[in-house]
Amino acid sequence: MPTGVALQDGRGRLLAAGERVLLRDGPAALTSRSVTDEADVAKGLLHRYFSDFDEFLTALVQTQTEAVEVISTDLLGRVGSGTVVGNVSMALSRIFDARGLALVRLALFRLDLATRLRSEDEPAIPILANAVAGMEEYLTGEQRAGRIKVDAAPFRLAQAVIGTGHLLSAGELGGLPDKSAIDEVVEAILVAALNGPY
Amino acid sequence: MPTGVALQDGRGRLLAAGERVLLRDGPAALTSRSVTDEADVAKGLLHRYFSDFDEFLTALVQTQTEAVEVISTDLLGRVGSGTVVGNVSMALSRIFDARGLALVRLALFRLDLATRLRSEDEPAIPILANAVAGMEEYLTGEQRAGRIKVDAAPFRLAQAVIGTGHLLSAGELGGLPDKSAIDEVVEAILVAALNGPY
Amino acid sequence: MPTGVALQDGRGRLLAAGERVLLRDGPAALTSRSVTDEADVAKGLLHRYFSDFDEFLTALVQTQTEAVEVISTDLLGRVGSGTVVGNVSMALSRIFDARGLALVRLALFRLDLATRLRSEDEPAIPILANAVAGMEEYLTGEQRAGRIKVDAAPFRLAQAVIGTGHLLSAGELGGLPDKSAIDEVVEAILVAALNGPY
Amino acid sequence: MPTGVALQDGRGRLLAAGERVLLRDGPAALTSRSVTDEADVAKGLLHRYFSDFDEFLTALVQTQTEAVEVISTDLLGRVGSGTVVGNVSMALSRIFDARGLALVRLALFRLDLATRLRSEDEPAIPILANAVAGMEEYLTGEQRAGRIKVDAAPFRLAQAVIGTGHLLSAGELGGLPDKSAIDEVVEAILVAALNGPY
DNA sequence: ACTGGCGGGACACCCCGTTCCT
DNA sequence: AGGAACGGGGTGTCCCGCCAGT
Repeated sequence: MPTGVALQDGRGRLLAAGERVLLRDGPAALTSRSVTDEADVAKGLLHRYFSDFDEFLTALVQTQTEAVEVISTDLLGRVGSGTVVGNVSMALSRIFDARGLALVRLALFRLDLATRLRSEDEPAIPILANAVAGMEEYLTGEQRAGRIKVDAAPFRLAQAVIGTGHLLSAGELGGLPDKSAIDEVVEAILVAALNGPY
Repeated sequence: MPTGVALQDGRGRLLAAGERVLLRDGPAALTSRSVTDEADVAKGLLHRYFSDFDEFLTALVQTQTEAVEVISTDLLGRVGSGTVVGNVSMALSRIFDARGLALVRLALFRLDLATRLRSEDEPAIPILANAVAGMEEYLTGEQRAGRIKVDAAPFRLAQAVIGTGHLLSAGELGGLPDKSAIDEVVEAILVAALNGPY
Repeated sequence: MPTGVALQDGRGRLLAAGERVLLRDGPAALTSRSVTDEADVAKGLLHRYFSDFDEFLTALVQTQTEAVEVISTDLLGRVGSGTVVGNVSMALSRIFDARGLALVRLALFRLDLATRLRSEDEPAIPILANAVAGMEEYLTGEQRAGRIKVDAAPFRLAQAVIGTGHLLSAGELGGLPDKSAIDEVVEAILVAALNGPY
Repeated sequence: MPTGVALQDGRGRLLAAGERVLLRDGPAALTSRSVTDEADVAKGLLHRYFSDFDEFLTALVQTQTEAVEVISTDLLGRVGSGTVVGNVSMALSRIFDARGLALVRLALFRLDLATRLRSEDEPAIPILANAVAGMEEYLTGEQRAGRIKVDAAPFRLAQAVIGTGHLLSAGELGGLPDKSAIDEVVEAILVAALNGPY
């Protein structure tokens, strides 16, 4: 039945519904109908906010890109506090949670979606590229703070940490890796670059 | 791309066609139609050699799994020779070439395919899990050979190396990373574990 | 935004808008949306004046039925004056003008609308049936006036004249037939029934 | 279940199914689905034979146009035999049977279909225009045969006869007109043009 | 009283995996 | 082996009727 009342943040409701479908039923179940059904809105509403279903998917991926930026900002704020391994490990857990992982998989499968996000930039996979950039920034910060050696290569370390974090999360089908596994592998990567027991 | 498999048999022709489609148009374009069209055979032929389209995809992934085993065997044969970084870097280049990368993406999107490959084992992503296993074996070999420290964790290092290698390859859409980038990041990961300048 | 001011004759505005759409874009383009858009009023307004969109269409057809009655009355008033052919020809031009023709087409496609107009009567196409009835009445009048032979069949002649008039108008898509064509065909039909050169 | 067997005259089966739907459920029920369901074929088959659903409708109208040509040929063959009124009346009954009438209504409602049928010709309603042409040809034949007066206007008579025939058939919603009604009206139209009691 | 957003249903068109007759 | 057909599903689009607001 029609409500007669304008929806509050229809765009957000649709994206949230898309996430729920993605998590519950997997990327193959992401259809325009399943999204509007899940959001409990009319079919046509999706096309009010998104010209295309692909544009919706792009926006969905974009939400994780933005989430990664938030995580990166948080991470940058922890420069000098806690331990480097702990900070990195925590960031990986947040980036590659079930939702993030699902969206990375979506981005990897639908490579063409990336071209909608970045118009003229260099090609890159949305979420992963941003995660690497944020991680590099943090490691550079730690380098300045003296907790990472000056001859270390933050960009390469960032690639290693993000790539490994992704693999760890994606490699386990039944669930996400436990914290100790992430800690161990992060430490293995960073140990040579650390200035002391951080 | 010569696979070494005779192209006379329909099965091989179909798999080769699948690879070409995957490389040219991406995993989303892999359909039974696009494969049979690319192979220039009738649609029904695919079902003569594979009970299912999913079985075809599984077989496609399996080809790379086998390739990874070959690479792993080669890598194991290089224990003690060359440099560790060079050996690992070379293996990564071979595993994550354009074809391998495309198949990993396919395996990541279609996680359910893994259940066709491994019957009762623990869940894992086919190609990546095998690559990690092979890499761990090699690193353990180097550890025994004394080129990697005894207190290093070969399994964690293998995860880091493979995960990073995958990210490096997948992150660049326009092409594969150059060798120096791989060398750098492998060195960054392994430097702490190396016994000397290998 | 609500204006707070009551529309003057919203019903009439909607019907007029419906006619314009019908003339400009044809019967297939007559939708509740196109009507309210054309009338520049809210979609809901139509529902205030008409319980149904079909009721709106019925009312639209009814306007022409009423127009036909006016034409028939005028025609009846011309019994004995002018020429029979001229009178009939003039009536046809008025009945099957662009608007009338469009409404006839609508009535022909939506035959079910007739059941809304006539409750218990015998089935008939609204506008055409009325036009035939009016024409029969006129011809009967002329028969009494002596300008049409006593052995002529006014009902059959009326059917012939109206049917032919409709065909002439409907057959030309680019525009209405010119007066001489109507005159010619009316004369061809009536010549045998005429008592002398009327 | 797929049959694997090529359909015999799939095009014809679809058109026949379209006619059945049109007759049974009316023009509004003519959808691509109802046609393929009625034909008991797959949905996609319609698009194998017709690029568009409108093209299907056009072809449907075309079938009646062709039927009219057959009737016209038959009619022309009857020049000089039987009676003119009987010949014309019979032709009208055949042209405006239930199926023909439904297709005329379709053509009147979807005027744009005509533009698919005739590319550069003068605008005209497909079936009716052809019927008039055929009728004119027949009446001209009778004129040459001496059964219609030399000063009669075959084209105008044809228009009158076809237009009236259409009205008679369309005017009765419950069923087609009986033969005597058609005879009467045809005689009323033609009586002045006949050379003697034909 | 009028507005306009929304629900729900249907439609055309398209594509996919699959079957099976020729 | 070839390829026509099948059934299911998905997208984008339209349309009608409803109704909470203003």
